[in-house]
Amino acid sequence: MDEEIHERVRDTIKSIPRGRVATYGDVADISKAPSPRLVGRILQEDGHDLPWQRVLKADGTCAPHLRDEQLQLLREEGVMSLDGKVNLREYRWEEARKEEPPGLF
DNA sequence: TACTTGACCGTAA
DNA sequence: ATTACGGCCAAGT
Repeated sequence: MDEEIHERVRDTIKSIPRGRVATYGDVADISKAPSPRLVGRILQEDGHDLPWQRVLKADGTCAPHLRDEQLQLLREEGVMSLDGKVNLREYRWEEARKEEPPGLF
């Protein structure tokens, strides 16, 4: 059922290491969720006990209503942001990186 | 049943 | 930088 997706998404987010971040798309991809939007919705409903601050949008920004608190939490674990944006090339979770489509280059 | 909304993504102008 | 559009999937109205 989609309950399984729900748990896989939570599980994936729980496994993001401290000091690293992943995008909604990464989490959706790794947890085999059908779309990134579902990840956002699961976080809204069941994300209170997860390291939700490590999940960012694809361009390295946060959801608008969380921006300040999220950036502060990230800063406490060593993730620096510039003008409200995190440099994904520096902080993106390695497990998420390998989900990128092969055959480039 | 149909339409709207959301912690989204990618592309285009 | 911003807006707009299509795609995505589940929940709310």
